[in-house]
Amino acid sequence: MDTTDSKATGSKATDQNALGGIDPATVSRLRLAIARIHRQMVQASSGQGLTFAQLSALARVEQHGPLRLGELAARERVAASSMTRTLAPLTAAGLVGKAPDPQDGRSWLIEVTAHGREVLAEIRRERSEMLAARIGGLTAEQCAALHAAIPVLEALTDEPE
Amino acid sequence: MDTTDSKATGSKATDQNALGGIDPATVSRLRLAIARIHRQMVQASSGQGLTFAQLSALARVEQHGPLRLGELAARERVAASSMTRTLAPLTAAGLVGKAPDPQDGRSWLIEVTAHGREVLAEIRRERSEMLAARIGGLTAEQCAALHAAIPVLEALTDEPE
DNA sequence: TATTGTTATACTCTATAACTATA
DNA sequence: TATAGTTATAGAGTATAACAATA
Repeated sequence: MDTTDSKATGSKATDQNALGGIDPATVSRLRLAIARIHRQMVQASSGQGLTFAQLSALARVEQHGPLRLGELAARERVAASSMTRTLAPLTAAGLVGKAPDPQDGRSWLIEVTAHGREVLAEIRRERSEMLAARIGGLTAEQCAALHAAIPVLEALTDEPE
Repeated sequence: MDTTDSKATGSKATDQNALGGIDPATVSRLRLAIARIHRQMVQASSGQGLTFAQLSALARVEQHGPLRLGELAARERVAASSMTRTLAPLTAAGLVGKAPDPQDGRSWLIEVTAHGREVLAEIRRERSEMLAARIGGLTAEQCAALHAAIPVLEALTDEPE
């Protein structure tokens, strides 16, 4: 019903805004909620083709065109070695291409393939059952609040630079 | 700037509400955002004492009083064997107590200790730097949207039963 | 027999450190 | 030398399967 939650946050609304943020206890709730949703998403989508790490990297490559492996790793906020591992099944499956960088013989340019785009589109259409089902159980107000927050959550993933 | 994001979601606002949910492409964005925030939270808090799994279990035990291990595992949506492993360091550190269940000799009752409560309180105060810092970089509007969505995100973690 | 919890084992994701090839 | 990427290894988190003790 109410999406504001009086228990832990309502009483702090003023000094929360004074700081331009959200009080620590509420941030903790957000942390826990994100961790738990993530765990359940991973469980719900295990064995459905791409893992989360692969999906995230593939979506990043699709969005930001050809990227060197190191750039991709930096944008995904993982070590280069992690990205090497994440990409291996994607290249093996033909979802991304790996071409030698003409400007630097040590480097590669990673780009999504046509097949990779198809797979991504399919995943976007079909692979959110668990989350979509739970969202379907929300009230219209809750749904609106969540919808409004999605771009904010995306902003939180961006570099603070 | 704008928290509504016209690109992928604005055009679908009506049929999204007709379904009582959010369109699949937007749900995908939410999935990816949660996964990426989670990854960055894990990185930012590695080596700070409790892991996320431990913190989540400890908070659950604090909130729901004495629980049998199986009940705790079910609420956390993990296998009992996973919970056994997660609890081991918590009991070793004296953050939770494990008493034989008087009603069932096979079972244990897990409860938070006074020390566990202290540690949780401290974590809630101090251990959200990365997330709090990024939230501090949001506009007031974004902050309000996020704040309103926190209870909704918590609702998404609850059992659909 | 069925259930509760534990142990053994395996897989994913990630990191650091050591290595190779190129700059 | 310094840098881009890879490989080796390790730790966290999770699962399934086999096992113990109890119901």
